[in-house]
Amino acid sequence: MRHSEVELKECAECPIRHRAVCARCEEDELDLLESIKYYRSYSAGQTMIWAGDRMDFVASVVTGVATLSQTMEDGRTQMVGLLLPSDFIGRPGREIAPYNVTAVADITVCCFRKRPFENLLVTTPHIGQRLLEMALDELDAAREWMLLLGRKTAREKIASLIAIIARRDAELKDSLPEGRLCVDLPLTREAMADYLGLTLETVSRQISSLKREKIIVLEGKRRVVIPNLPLLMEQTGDDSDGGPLV
Amino acid sequence: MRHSEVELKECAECPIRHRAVCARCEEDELDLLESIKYYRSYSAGQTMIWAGDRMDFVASVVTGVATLSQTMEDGRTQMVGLLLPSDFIGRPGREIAPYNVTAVADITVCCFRKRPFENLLVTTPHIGQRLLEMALDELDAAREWMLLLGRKTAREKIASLIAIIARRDAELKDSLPEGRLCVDLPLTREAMADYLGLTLETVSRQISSLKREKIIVLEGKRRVVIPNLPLLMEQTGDDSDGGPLV
DNA sequence: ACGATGCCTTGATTTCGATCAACCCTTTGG
DNA sequence: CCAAAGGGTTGATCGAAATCAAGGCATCGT
Repeated sequence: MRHSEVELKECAECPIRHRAVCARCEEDELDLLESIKYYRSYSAGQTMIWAGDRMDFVASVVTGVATLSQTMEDGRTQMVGLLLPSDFIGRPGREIAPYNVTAVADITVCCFRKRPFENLLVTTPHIGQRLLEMALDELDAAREWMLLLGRKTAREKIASLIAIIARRDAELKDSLPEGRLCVDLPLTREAMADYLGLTLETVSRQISSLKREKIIVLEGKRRVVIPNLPLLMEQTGDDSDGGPLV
Repeated sequence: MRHSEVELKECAECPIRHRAVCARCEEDELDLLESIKYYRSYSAGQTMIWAGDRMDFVASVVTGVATLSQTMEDGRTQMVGLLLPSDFIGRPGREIAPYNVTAVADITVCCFRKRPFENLLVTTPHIGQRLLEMALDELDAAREWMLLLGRKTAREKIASLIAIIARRDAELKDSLPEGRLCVDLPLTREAMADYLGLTLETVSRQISSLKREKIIVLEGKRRVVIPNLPLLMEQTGDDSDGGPLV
């Protein structure tokens, strides 16, 4: 499991310093976190945590992508979250992991053992406050996803997924979504299907259909060019005016 | 809008004292909340808050039931939450309500104006801690629901809904689910459909089918008797062993 | 160099739940 | 007393997505 070990040491230079659970920390609070943190890396495809496992750490994604998923005993699976840089893994006060966490791209996470972290949570209000904010944002995202899963058509689901990744991509780069933009889908067709509550065949067909209608252009299998964002947005079924405020 | 105004005054006697956002508060913290709280009531069917409205208060459900829902412009709607006694409405740090909140039974809520509450959140860590806990629980519930919406069949959805209401009902009364138990569905067939991502006809058919197979017994339209809980659980598609740990 | 594997696409067919439609029962109100 | 409205059930038909099936195109390891 050798990796191109990126040398990460100083929180001050951390790429997620201002978005992760530590975002609101002052210098002295950050020192406390710095003293107990440690890094881990996983390669694409590896399962980081199995549902039912005992969890003795929590973590922030520093680089890479992971998914949160549930599986029924007959194999049906549903992704319930997409973890990107700055997202938080684990839950203070919970022993057992409720979901599988799988790296879909090589990933590096910044870990804290659970006990010390829980102690900090009590003594360092800025961490708890930020965690609350992040949990509420995730709750909003989960609820937006419930509408998608419960009521959208296959075509709307695909358009929504591309639009959401495009939007989130854009805000990571702090660039406003312009006329023409380009998105890397970090997921296989099967992973998309598991995220959208579809089969991989339906995902493939709908992507082909959007391509045929020139709403998206494929560069290879994973890269999507969106020549006309508003046109794509029309296919999502969402309110045209600004869309959901998440 | 006259109501059988239940006289609620003292937090100490409040039915949700130990489950709501105030659960962890000490006496002195409770006094602060008590001094700024006020009650509101709504009758069944009333919309309490419209998506897009400015929200200048947050609240806890004291008695009754409400739903959280999203609607697409063509009328498709998806419920994204069911609010029962002790559940929290609103989000500190958010101006605009993202969902409709509708009373499905007569409801009384304990309100706090947003600003004073946000101040307490900073000065009174026990409130923030409890709110974090509740947000994480809701996140778990939302994710369990995502699996249901994305991957379960109509029959499994209905069985899951009944099982979840039964379980939650039982834990409100602190009685372990025994052999034979009885559940009041607080929802119309249409509301169930909006919760489960189905049509009301499908809901009706699946309930009839479970009835025909003696897995449930109806007393009137809204009351369900479950003669054999494990048998019902088998129909939910969930892991038999204990089920989801929420 | 080659077969194996993983990922993707496309076609044919089936199926589950949506849709369209009729009707029942209860409550409500003039 | 009756009409209207709201909620529920059931039947017939339709259609979107699932399922079953075949094949394409890279990459990989030997």
